[in-house]
Amino acid sequence: MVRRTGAATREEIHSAAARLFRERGYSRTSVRDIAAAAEINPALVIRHFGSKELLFLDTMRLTIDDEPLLDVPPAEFGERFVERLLADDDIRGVYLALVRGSDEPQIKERLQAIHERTFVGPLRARLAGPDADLRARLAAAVVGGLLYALWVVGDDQLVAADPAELVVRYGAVLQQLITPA
Amino acid sequence: MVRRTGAATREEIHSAAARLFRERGYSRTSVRDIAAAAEINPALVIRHFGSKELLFLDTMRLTIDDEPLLDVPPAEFGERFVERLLADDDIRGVYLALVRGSDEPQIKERLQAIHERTFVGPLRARLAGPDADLRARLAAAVVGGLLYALWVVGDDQLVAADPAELVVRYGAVLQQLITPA
DNA sequence: GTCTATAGGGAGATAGAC
DNA sequence: GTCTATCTCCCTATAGAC
Repeated sequence: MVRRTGAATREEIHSAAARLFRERGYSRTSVRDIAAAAEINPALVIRHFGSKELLFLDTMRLTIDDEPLLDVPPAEFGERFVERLLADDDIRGVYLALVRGSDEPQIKERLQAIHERTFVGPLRARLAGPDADLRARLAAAVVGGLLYALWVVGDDQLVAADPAELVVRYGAVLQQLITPA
Repeated sequence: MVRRTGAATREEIHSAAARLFRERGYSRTSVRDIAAAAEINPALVIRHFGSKELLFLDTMRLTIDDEPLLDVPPAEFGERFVERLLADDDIRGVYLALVRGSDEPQIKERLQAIHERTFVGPLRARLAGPDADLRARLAAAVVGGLLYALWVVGDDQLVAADPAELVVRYGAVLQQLITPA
């Protein structure tokens, strides 16, 4: 194998860690596991990222592409939002890992930040009125509930259901919340 | 102090463990912590319950009182269900601990069982039609979303909101899902 | 930049005296 | 039934050679 540069090693560690944290969660993934998957030495993991927790937080980022949602007609927003959530593989892994690791204060903070930016923010941008903030937060709770049921609980019937049907039904629930009463 | 009998010691261990697991979660609560809180020896924890995981599962039970929901008029069911969830302190602690511990397979199984019995079951009992099961599962996801936003994420604005308003607004969302379209 | 070797701590669980 | 003492394992993180 070609000798790796420091940057390449760092990238391999990051990539292996991102995968393992998503699959097994924070507490069940050890620094040794990451090193083995990246085929490097455990000491390098710490040298490059400082600590296991810093590495974890570094892998738990979501870059949501908001563009497709900007042009959606207001009446279709609920469905399109649910559709996007189910289509994005990264959301599943990141949310699962953050939720399960959230008894660590720093991880809970990150979960709050991502919940706010990824769910509450886009929903509130679609709302008006004096109680827009509260309604956006309730809608974000509904959104989180779908991810919770599918990926945290792992409701087999929902996982096996036709995604298109979930989009239609669950999108309608969301739509009710963002449509002015 | 009066010398405790075996049964009393077992009860003290169980009580201390139930409290600590609800407050700190599974992975951040050690057998030694439980023993210290119960003012007994760490060896007794294992002797009485076999292992930390078995003790955890023994403390993670929910005894939901279904009675008050049986007589609720169908049109009010959504609100009354949400009201009951928010009023029950035990639900918060049990769900938080189970969700956060759910990367352990046995804990995830318990979460599935409680989700099924506590949320899906009562909701499905209120539904009819060919797709009653799917609609009940979507409604259960919505229910779980409220707990998720309040207790897992800890959305400060929702936690600080007037519970009565949450009952009205979120209950309406739930009601839409259990009312035949 | 990468490695070997190990420090240093904490965990769950057990053996056996009383 | 309860205790003291300890075993064994695995963890994160570090020191220092190359």
